[in-house]
Amino acid sequence: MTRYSKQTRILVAVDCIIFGFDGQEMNLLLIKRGLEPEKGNWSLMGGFVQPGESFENGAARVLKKLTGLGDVYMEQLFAFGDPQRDPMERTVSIAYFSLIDIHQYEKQISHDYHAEWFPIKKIPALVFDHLAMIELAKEKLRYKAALHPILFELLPEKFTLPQLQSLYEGIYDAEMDKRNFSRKVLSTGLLIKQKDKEKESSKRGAFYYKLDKRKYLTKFNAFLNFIPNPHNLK
Amino acid sequence: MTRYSKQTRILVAVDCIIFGFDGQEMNLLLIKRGLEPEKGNWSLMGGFVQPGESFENGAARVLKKLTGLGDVYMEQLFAFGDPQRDPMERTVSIAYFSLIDIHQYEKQISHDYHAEWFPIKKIPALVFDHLAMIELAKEKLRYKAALHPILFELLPEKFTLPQLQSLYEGIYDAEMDKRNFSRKVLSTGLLIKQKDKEKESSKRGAFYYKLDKRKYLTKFNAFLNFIPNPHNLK
DNA sequence: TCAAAAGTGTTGTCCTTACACCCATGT
DNA sequence: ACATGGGTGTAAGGACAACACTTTTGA
Repeated sequence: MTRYSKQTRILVAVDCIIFGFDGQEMNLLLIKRGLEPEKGNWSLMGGFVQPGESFENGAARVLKKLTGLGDVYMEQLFAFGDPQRDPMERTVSIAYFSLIDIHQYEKQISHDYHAEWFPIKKIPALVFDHLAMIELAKEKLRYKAALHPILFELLPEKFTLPQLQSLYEGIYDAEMDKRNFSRKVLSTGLLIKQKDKEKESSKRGAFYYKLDKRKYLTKFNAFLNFIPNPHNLK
Repeated sequence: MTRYSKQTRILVAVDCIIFGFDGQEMNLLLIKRGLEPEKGNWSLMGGFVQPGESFENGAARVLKKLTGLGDVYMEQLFAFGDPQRDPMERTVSIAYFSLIDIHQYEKQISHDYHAEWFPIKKIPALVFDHLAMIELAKEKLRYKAALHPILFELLPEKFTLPQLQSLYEGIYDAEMDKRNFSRKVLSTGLLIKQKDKEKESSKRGAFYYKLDKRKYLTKFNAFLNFIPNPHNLK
């Protein structure tokens, strides 16, 4: 076979927006860019798509290189193609966002890239259009989490209802009624109450829950209405 | 400035999934592919992204070339990047879907590409991964139309409630109660009743409505719950 | 014993659903 | 006059929001 002669070929990269929840607030994992231009400035982790490599594989490779994690939630966010987005040479970027359990990460942190977690309310200046990528990712996460049980991807295997609630409250910048909140999340049938309690953050202790993974998979695409109190949204 | 040497550059294309509603059912506009491989087979309209051209501009250019229409609803669907998706040479495709008023189109149809409308239930064999693109577009349309008043983009300026209802019924393959349906869509405040009636499709005639464009824009991103009767979904 | 967070139930309101009849008109 | 599709109201049930007190236990 011949090729499509006369057409211009373009560099294709993937960039990863990596969310992690530390129990208090949502964070993003950023690195110091390792090559010119803008070498040393804060950046999303990314890499060029290799010959024979799909976008998904490229994004997973990049994520694994930085976090050591495989098998995490990852979703294509958007393809950014502005001709001027990289001043060195036109590069299109397929942005992916992933949700990881920040505690899993800590065990395997890679210092090679000078990676750091930044609270999403305090993101530093970033290279190219990476801030726009992050804004879009935040928006999509809010959108999706309102309808699907996606935020469980950010939590460890065992978590408490107050932890879950503070995660939702952080994402929607809202205060929610804990009675209504627990009734609603429990009514989904997705949670399995454990016998033990988390005793660090309160004297009485809060019961742990685990996600029912089978129900999670089957119900994921149902619209579940996960925002208990939209009137409190700021 | 230098370039990123040593990295592989890839062909980048846009493909357009063009939806049109003819009053009866949803259709897609397909063309006969004009170049090898698979020349002459049914295909989505597409084209290579040109130097200096953004994805949005590329998709709009392709859409305009085929339909003569500019200023129509268009949204990035997904970036398809499987290394094998085009057997001739690796080509990534940024797929866009658009919703057009099929009547606007008819006035300006271009025969150059042997374009034809196909009911979405009777899509022929297509080149490459174009069927997968269409399936994803249908899914996204159903998803989005449940929450946002997006389907108005498919209708002419003046339309009737029965027309609107049959559009929703077609998309969701469901039967809806016309009393509940009209109450719900009218309660959004998005529709302005006209004084004249559409008399073609019934003896009594049905009142025309127009979209309140200002409210449409302001309410577009609110979750409006546009599926009146989810229990009837098949 | 006190402070701090966890846990739990009830009521009113609103939204959603189910459902049936009359109207206008062309043939 | 009748057949066809357009248009409307009501009642019952379910979901959601508002709201306050008791429990546990570490300090």
